[in-house]
Amino acid sequence: MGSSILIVHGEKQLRTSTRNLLEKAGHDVREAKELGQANGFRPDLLLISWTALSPVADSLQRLRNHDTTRQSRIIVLAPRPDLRAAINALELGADDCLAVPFEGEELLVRVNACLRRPPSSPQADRLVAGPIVLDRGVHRLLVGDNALELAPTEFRLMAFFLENQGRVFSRSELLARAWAKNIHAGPRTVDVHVRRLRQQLEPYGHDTMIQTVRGFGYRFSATPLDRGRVGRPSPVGAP
Amino acid sequence: MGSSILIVHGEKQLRTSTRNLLEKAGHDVREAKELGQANGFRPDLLLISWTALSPVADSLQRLRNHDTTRQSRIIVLAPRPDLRAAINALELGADDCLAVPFEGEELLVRVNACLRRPPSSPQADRLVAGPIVLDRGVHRLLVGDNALELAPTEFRLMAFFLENQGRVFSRSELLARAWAKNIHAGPRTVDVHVRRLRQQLEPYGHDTMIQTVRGFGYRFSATPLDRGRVGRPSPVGAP
DNA sequence: ATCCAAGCTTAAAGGACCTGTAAAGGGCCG
DNA sequence: CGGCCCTTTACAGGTCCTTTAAGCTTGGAT
Repeated sequence: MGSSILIVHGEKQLRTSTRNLLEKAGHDVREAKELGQANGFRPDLLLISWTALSPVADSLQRLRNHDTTRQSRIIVLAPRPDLRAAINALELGADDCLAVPFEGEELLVRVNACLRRPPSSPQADRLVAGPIVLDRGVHRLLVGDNALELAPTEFRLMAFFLENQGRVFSRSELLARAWAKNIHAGPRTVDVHVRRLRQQLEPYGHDTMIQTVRGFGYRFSATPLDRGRVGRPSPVGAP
Repeated sequence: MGSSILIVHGEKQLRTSTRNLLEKAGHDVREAKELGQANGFRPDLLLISWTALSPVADSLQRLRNHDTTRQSRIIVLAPRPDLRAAINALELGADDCLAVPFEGEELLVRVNACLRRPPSSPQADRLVAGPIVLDRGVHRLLVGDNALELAPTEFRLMAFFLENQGRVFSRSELLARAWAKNIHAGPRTVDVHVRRLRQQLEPYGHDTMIQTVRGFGYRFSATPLDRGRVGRPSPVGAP
């Protein structure tokens, strides 16, 4: 019983010879010159050239998060001089690596060994900020031991904040980056969603993590500077 | 956090140098000159020389069946001339192989990659989630003492949910992974089958295990967090 | 102290999404 | 060939989410 395999490599010759080999072994094979031409194909195994992964860590991360490749095993192909680097890709989440050129037999054996294993479990992809954790896999916000369900927009906004902690964003910037695309909403919309988030964090005392920066926008910070102003030269004359 | 590793190799020098390397990486390492000196040690990983496995198929089979090594990953070590044979060991159930002599870095990377994977498990025939059990052998869903017969698609969907408890899946992902291949159905189809499952679980009060995540898809969870949404802005105003 | 600008809160309209029902299409077995 | 069951599609009804708008509160400056 064959598996589905996607080959991503720049050289046509290598692609087709590899393809022939794998098809003879009963697999369903497709080729692509570059990543991103897969069109919804969900390969059980991804054979990808070292050069198609740059930067490596980022690319692997993206493959692990993408819908169609989350469950794929990944074998990295690299010429011998680069093999050392390819080996390091194992550290970053690849399942195996192979030196090019390779012998047909070794390819088949490694491919089969890889396919025999259960697909690499998606390492928990969670965003953390002190006591609160956004688990994208289960789509929940954990505050201590409590789990909150967030509406779609609330969820995206929270994820954006957690990915960009400490920085201030204007309302229009938030609308551009945390909202679904092709949505044109007024700036007040942000206020409402920020409020919803604060409201849900309030019972746990974490609503102060989303901070208003008057005249600029909002900032998320896990270490809520204590109430009152900061870094502002205050008139010494007190009432 | 280290893992337990057993090195089986005839040469003392190779054993100790390898041991030092792995201990420096924080693992709990033991050595043996031959297989069968392990004395109840249950290694997470077995580093074993090619020559200690003869005949190969038999030895691997025995390791997979033996109590102390059933859960161990296995990496086969072989001098380059024998590497071809060692590669074939992958076909017979080893997890990886490595040429001797090796560079320390490659050893560590492969060991870690191997350990990161879940141990090869004789996949269970029964999937359990709290009070409900899907028995693939008899093709039935057991809820408490009652047995339900599920239609094919219902059965696959239920099995998929039980194999991936807690995570949210979009409709397209469910169609891709829980439906028979080469089936192209609309996303609404998933809704109906989810309903069928819920309907059959309802008499037992377990229909809440399949949870809707609005805008994203569905999730199966045996612990159906307390009713509905939490902390949603509710009219606090006077009656 | 007072005023203006900016942010906060609430309510309600509108729409997107999910549910449940019904009926058509297809395969399998008698 | 006919009936039955499973699967899929279609649609009405209802629920929940998003956005807008309006009044209220707060912060900062005159």
